[in-house]
Parts: sequence; structure tokens; C-alpha cells
Amino acid sequence: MTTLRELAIHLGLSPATVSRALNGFPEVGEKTRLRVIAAAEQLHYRPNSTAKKLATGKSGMVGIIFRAAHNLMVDPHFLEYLAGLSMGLAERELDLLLRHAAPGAQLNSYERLIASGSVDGVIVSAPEIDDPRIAMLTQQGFPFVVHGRVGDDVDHGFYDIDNHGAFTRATELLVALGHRRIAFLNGSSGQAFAVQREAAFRTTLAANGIHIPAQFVSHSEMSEDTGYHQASQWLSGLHGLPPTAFLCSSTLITIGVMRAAGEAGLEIGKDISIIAHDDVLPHLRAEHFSTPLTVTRAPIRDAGFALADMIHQRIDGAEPKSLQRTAPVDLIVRNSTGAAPETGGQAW
Amino acid sequence: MTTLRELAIHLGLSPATVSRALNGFPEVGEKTRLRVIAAAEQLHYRPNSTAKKLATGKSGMVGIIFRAAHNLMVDPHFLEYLAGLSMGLAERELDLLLRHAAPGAQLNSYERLIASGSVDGVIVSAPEIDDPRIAMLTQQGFPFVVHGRVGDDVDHGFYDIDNHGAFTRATELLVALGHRRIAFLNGSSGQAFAVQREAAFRTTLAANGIHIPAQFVSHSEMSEDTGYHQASQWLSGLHGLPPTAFLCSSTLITIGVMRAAGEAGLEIGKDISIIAHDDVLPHLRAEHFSTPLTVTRAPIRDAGFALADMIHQRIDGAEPKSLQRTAPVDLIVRNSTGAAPETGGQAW
DNA sequence: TGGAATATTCAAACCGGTTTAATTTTTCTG
DNA sequence: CAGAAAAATTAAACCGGTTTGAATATTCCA
Repeated sequence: MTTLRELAIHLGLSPATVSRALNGFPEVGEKTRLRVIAAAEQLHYRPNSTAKKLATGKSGMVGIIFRAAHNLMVDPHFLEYLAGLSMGLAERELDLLLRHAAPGAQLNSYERLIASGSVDGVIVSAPEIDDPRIAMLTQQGFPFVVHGRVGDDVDHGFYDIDNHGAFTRATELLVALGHRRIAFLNGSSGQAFAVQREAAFRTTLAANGIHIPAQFVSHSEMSEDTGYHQASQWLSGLHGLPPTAFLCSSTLITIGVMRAAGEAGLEIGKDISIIAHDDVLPHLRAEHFSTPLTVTRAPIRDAGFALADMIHQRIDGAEPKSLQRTAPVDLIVRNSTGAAPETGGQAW
Repeated sequence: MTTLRELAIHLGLSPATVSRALNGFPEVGEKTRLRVIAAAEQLHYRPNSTAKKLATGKSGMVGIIFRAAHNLMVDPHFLEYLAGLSMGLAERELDLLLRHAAPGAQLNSYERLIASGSVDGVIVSAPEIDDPRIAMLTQQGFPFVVHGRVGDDVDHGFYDIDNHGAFTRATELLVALGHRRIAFLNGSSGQAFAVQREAAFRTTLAANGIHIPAQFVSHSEMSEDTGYHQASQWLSGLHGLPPTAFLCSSTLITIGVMRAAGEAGLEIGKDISIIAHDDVLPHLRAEHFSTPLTVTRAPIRDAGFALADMIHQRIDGAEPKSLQRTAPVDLIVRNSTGAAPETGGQAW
């Protein structure tokens, strides 16, 4: 490994000039700069990133805590998100520091990460409404951006999709199709997005004079399993008349719902309608399901990409308030929705 | 941010002693050590990781290049793998540096990563048979381990599953069930694992006197889409008699195959048999498919976990040859396999 | 109690860059 | 061509730790 000093000696220059030449400072003579660059190239000189970090005080890294545990399923959406994030960061010459922390150790893990100076900024994912991580980061004044919105007037950067608009339109569509018994399979109750979606759902139904009993709104981790079990239970009719429509917070849940519907002998789009929110997992394309799904669509990869830009700007001193973005969501009608069956007229 | 120097002044000690006290060196007096630790605690002292890295020459990080591109699907297996890796690394106080690089820029990206001194070691994923990354890393003498085996007698650490054994047994099962027309949906032809699996497949068939025409072995990215298209084509009969059994290199491919079979009106496990390799994606459980799948099973998360230990040992100077492990694979028979239909007796 | 052996502590160099302040070289002006 | 201004270069300090080699305290033994 060639060091800057060696390179300087080789050129008969001082380290200071070499450093400046390589970093494009204007006070270096043009002929000198070319000489330095050529020599650096020839000797395969690569500045030691650690030394650079120490001297500049910038680590060139953005941290993200990977919430996982031995028996915990990791959310596949996270990968798409990570893809967007790492691509966006790479374009800005930033690296991603990925550290694992068990669910209970999240806050402490963020604290240690920033106190050690390993990263210039962090990304907060899957925030809850009064997320302690956000409180801590705000209090410390450390650069961060959030994936998701936890309030209308916050002092940090965030990227979110228009959950309210999306779930309002989805609910309106079902109502327009004559559905009166609509069950909602939502994400975990603490999650900010789940709260927004449920508010949109309830508001829209209330505006149409429809009441949904509490037991027909479920909150759980979004997986095929939970979708299957919840839908099976509802369709069994043991807890009241079965729903005629399902609103699902993810396509993963929907696979389970479709399995349950299939076992119950129901035809999707006819006996039962389904709308899912599609974060766009490339290997799980809602348009290719046995019944192509009606969805509210917003690629989660875009979120990662946008957040990469935001954290970069934030690190460079941009005002948090200027880094708040809510992306629109498309409602795409396909075959999984249809008019409510005649037997569906009776409300809960 | 408290620095070591400040802490030393506060204690009336030299930085050297404080450093030693905190790092557990034996030459520090016991009472001094306690005093230092208490003060560090009280002043919330956290050693600056960058400075530590520069002084020790160890970055405490392991690099991995994330192969992605704007229009490129990222393999969902990668997330499970990453989960295992980051958990294993966290246990060893190592962080993961994740950097994106487009498919064509992989080698250069690895070179820059190691030349900059950002990481102490790297993980090589999805190797091909004569992988230039492996050649480069070997030549540079840089610590690395590989996920997958590229040869029988190599000089680097690796973790692989017993692809040969798994696909031998899977093929034997199909043959024993009377199948003579077995199609194979394999991974991309360059991939090391795909080569191993195909060798096992062909060897086993040859031992049983069965010949499979080249067009019934496909090589592609493993997704639902490719599985669907390939299986549809084969089942159409345009390219020869349709297969009576499918061997699939992933459960993702299998979803597509099942869709194609459904559209062709075939009952899985009766009209047609399927065996998949299951890397165990928690949100896509083969035992929960509409027809529970017969699989060769090896959780890919285990690979990440094992590789974390290996790269740690390698960084600490372990011999590469001592870090080579091949994990066994279970064959689990469920409902997607059955006796070949009478019409299936004719070989290709 | 003196001197050697042992246990602690410290000053200073070092890791490999960046950056400030000072110095030397070159160019411009009268 | 002298002197001032501008351009180019450098020495040295610095980022915040670790580590070597020397110095100081303490303990041990005769």
C-alpha cells in the first residue's frame, strides 16, 4: 500500500501539496497537479479511508440497524428498500453500515453507533408513533432521516407514501362495489403506516355510514402465515358473518388470504374481493398472482433511493424541514375486485 | 464527545494509562483501572472508532458488495443470507459494510474497497466457476471467504451446502417413482452451485440409463416469472413430450411452475411431480404452498451465520484451509411428488 | 536500610491523511 | 530593475486513539 508520504517523497513534493493536488484544490499549479495524478496512478495510490475519516471528521458512512433475531422473520420488503438505499448512497459516494440489533436493543444500538463516530448519519426504519429513536436522535442533534411519517409537523426529514390517500381510495372502491363487510388485515399496531392506513379506512367507512367491528381489523406482522390464519378464522363465520372484501396491508398477507379463500371454495373477484397494498417485491408480482390483484402501488425501492439523497443532503447541512416528502400512490384495478355478492348486503 | 485525552486530564493520568486501563492491559493497577472505568462511564466516554481503526490498523468491518441495478431484481435469498451474516458478525463485534455495485463493476468495486482499507475482510457471494474476484483476492492475499464452492481443492475459506448429495437424492427419488421425463429448472449457468446441481442430476440419470435432452434443462435467474414461462413452454408439448416431473433450483421458480401446471389443468403430485430446493425464505414456506412441496432443504441463513464466524477467524489469522465447510441437506418428502402417470413411461 | 526486582505510569512517536499559517517562488507594476 | 502582489509550496499541528521505550513507584530480600 502506497501512502501519501511515500508518494510525496517519490515526487519530491510535500505531503500537503500532494494532498491538495489530489483533492482538486485551486492553489496547486496545473503542471504539478498532472504530475501528481500521474504518479498516483502509476503507484496505485489509494488514500487510506480511515485516515481520511479521522482527518476530515467525516466517516462517509450512513448507518442502518437491521432488526433481526434468531427466530424472527425478516421482512422481505427490507431488501428492496436496501437495494434502493445502497444504490442511492453509492451514487453519492457513501457506504452503508449495516449492524444487527435484536428488537429490544434497538435504541441502545443507535446510541452506540453514533457515539462511536462510525457514521455521519443514520436511517430510521419502521418508526412507531412515539418512536424513542427519533426522540433520542433529535435530542442529540445527530443527522437522520426517517422512512415513514410519524406526525404532520415534525422536525426531521422523512420520506413516506401517501398512505392516507391510498387507503381512502381503496376503501372507496370497495364501498362503491357494494361491499359492506370489509375486513382489514393491517400491519403491527405500533407502526406509523398502520395507524395512517387504519385512520383512512375508518374515516372513509364512517363517511359512508358503515361500521366495522373491532375484531375485523387485525394487526400483525405481515406474512403469508398471518394472512392465512386470520382470513381462515374470519371466513369460518365463527366470529360473525364472513367479510365480502379484504383490505390487506401487503401482498405477502394477501397470498395467505388467497389460500384461505381457495380452501373455503371462494372465487376471488366474485365471491370475495381483495385489495392489497403493493410495495412491489420483484419476485412476488401482484399482477401475476393466479388472480391478478387490485392494488395500491408504491415501489418501496423508491423510498430507499429518496432517503439516500435526503440523508446525504442532511449530512451536508440541509434543513430537516426541507427534506420531507410524501410520494403519491397509484390505485390499480385488476381482477381481484368485483361487485359484492347479493348475500353481502347485510352490514355487520 | 469526550475524548481520551480529556478523560486522562480529568483523571490526572496520561492517555496511555487510560487507554490501557480501558482495554484491559495487565500492567494497570487495579484501583486505577476502576477509577478510569468509573470516570469513563460518568463522562459517557466512547472511543472514536475511526481513530481506533487508524491506530490499530483494524477497521472492524467486513465488506460485501450488493449486486444490484435499477432494473435488476435482487435475489430475495440475499436478505436471509444477510440476516445470518449480520447477526453472526454482531456477535463478534464486527460491522458489515454494504456497498452497491452494478453487475459489470463488481471486480473493480472489490478492488477499491480493499485498497482503501475500509474493511478487514470481504465476503464473496454467488461465485462463478472461475470467478475473477477470487483470483484477485487470492493474489492480493486479502482475507476473504466465499459463499459456495468453486472447486474441490481451493486455498480459501468457504461455506457451501452439499448440492451434489441433495440433487442426487432428489433425482433418485423421481427415478424411483417411475419418472423418465424429468425437466430441470436450474440457476444461471455460470453459478457454481448450478454447475454442481446439474452434474449430480446428470450423473444420477446416466446411472439409471436415462437421457435428458439439452432443451429440458434451463438456466436462468431464479424467479416466479422464469419458472412460469419455462414450464408453460415445456408443458405445451411444442418442444417434445411434456415432462412428468420438474426439478427446481428454488422455491421461487417453483411458484411459477405451479402456476403453469395449474393453467395446464395438471394436478401436482399426481399428474406432475415437483421437487424444489428450499433455501428457506420465512415468508415463502414450501410446506404451506397449496400443495406442500417435496424439497431439499438447507436454510441459507445458516450460511451467513457460518461465514461470519469464518471471516472473523480468517481476519484473526486462521488458515484458509481450516475454514472450509460443507453442510448437509435434508430431503423432505411432502405432497408434490408421486408416481409417474402411466402416460409418462415413454422416455425422451 | 540499601539495592535489586517488579509494578505502574508517562512522554513521545505513530497510524495516514488534512489544513492552517508561514515561506518561497513567480508574476506584475511603476 | 526594485518592490509589491499573487501564486505555489511547505513545515508543522491536528484528528483521537495505540504502543514503544524510558522513567518513576512500589515491593522484596538481604
